[in-house]
Amino acid sequence: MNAYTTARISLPSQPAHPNRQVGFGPAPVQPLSFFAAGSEIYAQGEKAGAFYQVEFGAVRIYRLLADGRRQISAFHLAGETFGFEAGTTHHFFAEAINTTGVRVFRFAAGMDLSGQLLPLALKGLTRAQEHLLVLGRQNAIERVAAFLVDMAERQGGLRQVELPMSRMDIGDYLGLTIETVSRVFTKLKEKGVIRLVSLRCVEIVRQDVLRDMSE
Amino acid sequence: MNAYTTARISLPSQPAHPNRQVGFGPAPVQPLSFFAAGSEIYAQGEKAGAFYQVEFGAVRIYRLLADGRRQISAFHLAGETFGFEAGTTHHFFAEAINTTGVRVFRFAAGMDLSGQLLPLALKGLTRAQEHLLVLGRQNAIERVAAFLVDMAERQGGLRQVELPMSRMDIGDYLGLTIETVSRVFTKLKEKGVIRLVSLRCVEIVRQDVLRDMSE
DNA sequence: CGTTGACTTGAAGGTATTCAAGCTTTGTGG
DNA sequence: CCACAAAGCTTGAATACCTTCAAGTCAACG
Repeated sequence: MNAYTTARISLPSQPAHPNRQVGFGPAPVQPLSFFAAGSEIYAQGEKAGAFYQVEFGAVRIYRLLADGRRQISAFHLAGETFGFEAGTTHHFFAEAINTTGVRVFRFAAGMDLSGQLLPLALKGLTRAQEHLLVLGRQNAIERVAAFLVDMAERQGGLRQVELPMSRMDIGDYLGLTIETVSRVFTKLKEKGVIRLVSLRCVEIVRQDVLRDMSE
Repeated sequence: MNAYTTARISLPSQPAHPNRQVGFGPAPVQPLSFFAAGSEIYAQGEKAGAFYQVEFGAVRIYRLLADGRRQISAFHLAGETFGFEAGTTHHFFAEAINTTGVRVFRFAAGMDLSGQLLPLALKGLTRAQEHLLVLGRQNAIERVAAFLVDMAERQGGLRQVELPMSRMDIGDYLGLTIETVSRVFTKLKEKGVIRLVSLRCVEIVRQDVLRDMSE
């Protein structure tokens, strides 16, 4: 409650994103909620009762160990849906990475959305299990390569890939330290596989090589 | 003494069984299928059209890299359900670890099981995401401890825990080598936290300590 | 009783982490 | 618009942890 209200910032209009999927079911489009960079969308232990669609911006889903170690299990970009990794309570945290607009679909009592949620849940499950392979069996270069290939695909396969998240986020997603992530970026740059347009923007110069590296 | 040690039995693949009115949902109980140790239940790329419930034995779900590295994403024990990590085709392999009995629930055309499958899919998703934390952020001791705690819980929290799988399987599940798994077992034994009743059976002597180690 | 496969143990080596310093970008106030 | 501070990123050196390679042990089975 508090988190939601403090997190919301006022922005004028609703930008229509190209990746945006059109309506869930026959229901009217939900109002757009805004979250400032770093603000919480939901917390571990909180009661679940909705799912979420990113309109613009980006979201990280993560979990913490007692000593503060963090594992990001997923990033969600514009057009993607999240928040159903929960029975009755959330097992994870969800935070806006940047200023982010989200449509919140609350479950009404007696509402059966299982037919619509199942494919999303299965997709998420497959994604998570594929990520297990990366974390369990791939080295630092392969992890970063896989990450870049994935991000590129999700952004339409363009040469220029936007990375909305920090190196710290990338590290916590790939099970690496920021230093290692940084070193791998440098190495890929030196090999001519990528070019760092800016800190948060990568140009994939040799997509074929990157793909080979990612497995 | 247990079913696990008597690994190499040949059993008919599908003994004819009359349908009975017990078990999963209102539908008649499916016939039991038997799988020998190491045999394939389904393969990556295969068309999906069923889900599975373990009656006895154990199953591993895994994926391979081109060079043969393997990541086991889940083990399934008696009573557990698997096989829905798939849209239309399977993205993973499923194999019987030991002689295993499985009930196969095939989807008929027009059948809507989403209401029943969704909770299972969500549970699997949560499990997978929790395992991401283990692989991404925990060291060898923590991983093995978490694994043992999990196995113990799934077997009713008894002191004696059966490990139906080999060290190799455990390693491929935890993202470690068999040598490391073995060394951690030895270390836990020396610390008096566990006792190796046999290769495939562990007694948890200090559950509290093991729990602390697992995070 | 010897063979086989699975597991354990030891030593050497490699990869990622840790710690530390320097650099770049971003944001803020004058 | 500049100066400065703060945060984020990069780079280097030393260390730790896990892996690799190799040998040795144990248990099951014919």
